[in-house]
Amino acid sequence: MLEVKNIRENIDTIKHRLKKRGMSDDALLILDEIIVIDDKRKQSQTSNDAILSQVKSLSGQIGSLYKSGNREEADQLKTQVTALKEEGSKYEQELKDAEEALYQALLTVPNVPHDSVPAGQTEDDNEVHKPWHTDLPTLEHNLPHWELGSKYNILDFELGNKITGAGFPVFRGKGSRLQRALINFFLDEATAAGYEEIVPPLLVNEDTARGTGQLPDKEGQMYYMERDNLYLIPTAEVPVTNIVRGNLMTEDQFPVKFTAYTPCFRREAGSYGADVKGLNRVHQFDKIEIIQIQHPDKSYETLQQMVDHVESLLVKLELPYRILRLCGGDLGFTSALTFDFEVYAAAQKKWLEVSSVSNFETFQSNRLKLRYKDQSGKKHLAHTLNGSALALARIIAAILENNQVADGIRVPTVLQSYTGFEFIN
RNA sequence: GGAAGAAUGGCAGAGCUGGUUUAAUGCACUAGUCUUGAAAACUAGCGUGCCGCAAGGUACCGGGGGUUCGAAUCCCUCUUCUUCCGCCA
Repeated sequence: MLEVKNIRENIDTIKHRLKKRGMSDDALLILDEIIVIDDKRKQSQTSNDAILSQVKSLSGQIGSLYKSGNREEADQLKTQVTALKEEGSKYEQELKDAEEALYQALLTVPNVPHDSVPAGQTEDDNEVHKPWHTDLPTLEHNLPHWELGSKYNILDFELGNKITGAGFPVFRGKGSRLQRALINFFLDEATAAGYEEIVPPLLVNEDTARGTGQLPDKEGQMYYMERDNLYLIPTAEVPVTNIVRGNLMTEDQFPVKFTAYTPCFRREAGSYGADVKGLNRVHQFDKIEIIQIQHPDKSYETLQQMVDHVESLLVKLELPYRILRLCGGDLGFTSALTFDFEVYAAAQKKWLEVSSVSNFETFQSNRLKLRYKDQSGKKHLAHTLNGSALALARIIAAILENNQVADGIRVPTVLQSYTGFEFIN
C-alpha cells in the first residue's frame, strides 16, 4: 500500500511510473481522488476533535457541579453536551467514511515500479537481464519428467489424483529422497549466507494474509478454512515476513535475514493445458524462501545479493538458466522490481520459472507497520525483499529431464552427499 | 471440549465502589550536575497514531460493540494467557 504522503509529494513521478504497468490516464485519476479523500479526512478530524474537546471540558464541569450540589446547573450543561454530541456524531461519521474510502482507494493502487523496470504488457515484454551463456542442451533421450517419473517409480500423479485430486503429485522412493536432498541443500546454502532458519505455521490468520498483501487482492489464490477463518499459505513469505509485523526497529538491526522451507498451496483456478502438465504447475509444492528486511538506502544492494545467491544455487545444480527483469505489465502488484529465474527443461524444450526475487520497498511495510528509528529518532518504513531459493517442483522437473541418460537419471554432484546415491534407475 | 481467573506504557506494578488519572510508583533508558574516570546521588526528559506552521488538540489501558453528561473502571462479545478437568500425537 502506498503512503498518502508519498502520493502527495511525488504524484507526477508516481503516475509516470505506474504507466509502465499499463495503467491508463483515467485509472491514474485515483491518485488525485486519494488526495481529495485525504483532505476530507483531515477536515473531518479537525472538526470532530474540536467538538470532543468541548464535550470533555463540559463533562468535567458537570462532575464538579454535582459534587458541590449544584444539580440544576449540571442538568443544564447536560442538555448542552447532548446537543454538541449530536453535531459531533456527524463529523465522526464523516471521518469514519473518509478513512474507509481512503483505505479502499489505496488498496487498488499497485506498487510504483522501479526506474529500471521496462515498460510492457505481458511476459513477452520481459527483458532478458542475463541470458544463458551457451547453446541450450539437446538430449539423446528426451522423455518429459512426468514420463520419467513413472518409468523410475519416483513420481506418481495418478496416485495424487486418487488421494486428493489433480495437482497434488506423490513422490516416492528416490524421488522423495531427491526432494529431501534439495530442501536440505537449499537450507544449508541459505544458512551459510547468514539467513536464520524459521519453521513457520502453514496456516495463517486474516491479519497476516493482509500484512503481505495476499488479502484482499489475491484471496482466490489461497485455500481457505472457513470453519476456523484461516488460510493455507501460498508461500513462506506470508508467515515469515509477518514475524516483524508492527515492529519498530533500530538501524543497527538491519539487515534481518530469514529463510524457511515450507510446502506452498495454490488454488490456481482455471489453468489448463501444456503449461500445467506434470510438475509445471501444481497445487502443492515445496519451496525454500529467503527474506530480508533492510534499510531503504541499502535495499537494492541487498536485492542484488539475493539474485547472486539464487544464481549460485543454479550454477551448483548445473542447470541452464536465465534471469529476466520483469516488465511493468508482468510485475506483481506489490513489487517495485522483480527478477525471475527460469531453468531450461530440455525434454519439454521449455523455460520454467523457479524463482522470483523482489524488492517491495515500503509497499509491504506500510501495511505491516514495519518501521525503524533513525539516529535523530525519526521513524521511517523499512524495505522488505524476498525470493525463492528455490521452488522445488520445477527444479526437480528440470533435473530429471536434463540429466536423463539411456538407463536412468544422474544426480547433480552437489546433491549426492544429500541423497546418498548418484543415480536414479 | 468443560470450569475458574487474568490481560494496564520497554519491563514490573497501582488504579478497577465511574468524575483534578492530563494512567501513580519503581526499574530500565536518554541528557545534565558532581567526579581524574566510573559507580552512587541529584536534576530533567522518557509510549504510539492522527490533526495542526506552532501553541496545542484528539484517540489508544488485549480486539470490537454498548450504557453514561463523563469509562482503564460498569455491561455484551471475541481473542489470548494461567490453573484445574476431559481428550490426544
